[in-house]
Amino acid sequence: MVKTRFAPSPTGYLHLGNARTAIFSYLFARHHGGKFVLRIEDTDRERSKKEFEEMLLKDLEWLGIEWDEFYRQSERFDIYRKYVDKLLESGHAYPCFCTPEELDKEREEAQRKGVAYRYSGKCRALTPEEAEELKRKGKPFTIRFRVPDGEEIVFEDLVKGHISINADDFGDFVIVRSDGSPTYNFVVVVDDALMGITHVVRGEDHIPNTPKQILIYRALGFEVPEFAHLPVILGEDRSKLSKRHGAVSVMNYREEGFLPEALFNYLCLLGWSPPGSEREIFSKEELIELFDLKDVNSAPAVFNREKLRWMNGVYIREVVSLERLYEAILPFLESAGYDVSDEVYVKKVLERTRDAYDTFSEAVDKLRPFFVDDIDIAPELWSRLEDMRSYEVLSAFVRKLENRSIETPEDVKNLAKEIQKELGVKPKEIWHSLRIALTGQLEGVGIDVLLSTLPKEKVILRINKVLEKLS
RNA sequence: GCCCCCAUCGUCUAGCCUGGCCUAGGACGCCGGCCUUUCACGCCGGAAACGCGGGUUCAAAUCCCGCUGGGGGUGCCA
Repeated sequence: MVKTRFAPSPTGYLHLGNARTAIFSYLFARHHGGKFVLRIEDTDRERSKKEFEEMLLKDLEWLGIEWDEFYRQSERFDIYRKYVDKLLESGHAYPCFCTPEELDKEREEAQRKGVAYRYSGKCRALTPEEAEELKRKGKPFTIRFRVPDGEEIVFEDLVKGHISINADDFGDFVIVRSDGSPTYNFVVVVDDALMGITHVVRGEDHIPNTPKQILIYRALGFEVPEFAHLPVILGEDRSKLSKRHGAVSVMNYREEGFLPEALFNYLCLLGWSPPGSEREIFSKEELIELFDLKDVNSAPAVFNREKLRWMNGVYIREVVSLERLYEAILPFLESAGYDVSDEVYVKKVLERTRDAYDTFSEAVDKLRPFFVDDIDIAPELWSRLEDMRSYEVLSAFVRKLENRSIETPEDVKNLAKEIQKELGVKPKEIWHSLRIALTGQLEGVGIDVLLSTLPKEKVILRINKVLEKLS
């Protein structure tokens, strides 16, 4: 059975690149009817934070990625210890007493000579007795994995294809720090093996780690899994997407009012496209059905916020149900201070204005006239009202409104038509007068929609207020 | 520096494996038009790409080599 995992370290918010990795890993498992594991990689005590872990979980849930098993590496140190001992016993690992300063020197030396840095292997030759002696003296030490000389390590990556790296390029690496905590390259192997991970799906920044891990799999007698290294996501300037590119965490998009369905869909299309189809809008179920790692592009992709925006708009106006839209947008309207107690009214507004915005924070802006009665009219818009025959138009409107019921946008259009005929004004004068009087803006939602949805008393009140000032 | 990976419109991509159907298709964005008595939505049209140089072949976006460019890695981070 296929089993994949997503293994973030809780050192920051869920990044878009990691989110896409999680999605692809999840999709691949589900596509094959397999299991998906979430594992928190918190072996680095310094940088791991509980609050980041909580955010990670929240964002994953929000995106609709559900996991079958959950682990935290900090709770598994005993297990790792056991496997370290195994490697020590079999001679695949040895204690190293070199200090960070000595190692820095070696690195500088290599840099100067223009060769790839690798640990000198100074402590390799230590006899067990010498090592014991140093330990007794309280000298701090790390444990290193013994890398076989000159070995060419090859693997077939599911995305990148054939990859070959020589062991001489890296040399003996640390698997246990001097504080006794195990390092990433070691625990990842123990965990993936013990958890039965069949396909390791992760970012391509892990390619250089893969040969090291393969060596550990072998030393421990574990079966080596399949690997799939996904290209990274780039910012507009083609460098790896990072904080300096602005909004790059899932949280940013959640807070700005994007739908998780849309973000999920967009992220899938970054580096993947369904074979033989030009469609772009897919539900999660369809993606599970269609997704395969072999269709993932091996070149890095640039994140395009504008396209995500467009897709979110498509979801808002065409894909999600009114019920879903209501549920998702409500917190935004509430925190803007709008009165949303009348559910029927709110839904009526939403139903009629779905084509007016692409995100919820934009919706808060565009929908203000439906919820807030204080209309601020800027001086330059006042002069526009004065330039037009606004007074005549608006008073005619109020007069007609008084003994008539307005239910639909059509009703408003008919009313406007009558006034146009009676007063002989230009259509634009009518609409612009109404727009400024009712919203204080020059653009926004359709005035026919606003006027037919807003309670009549409020319309009359707003217009009268303007008429007073105009006279 | 050294190691690894990658290369089609500004961006995401189809086509590449299995050369001819490619006058290179779709999408975002951009430009123009239509619809519209307002604002949007929608619809129609347009500009826009095979990085460069060598091969192989009757034929190359597709196969091979080199160059250039981009990305990643080079930790007692993950």
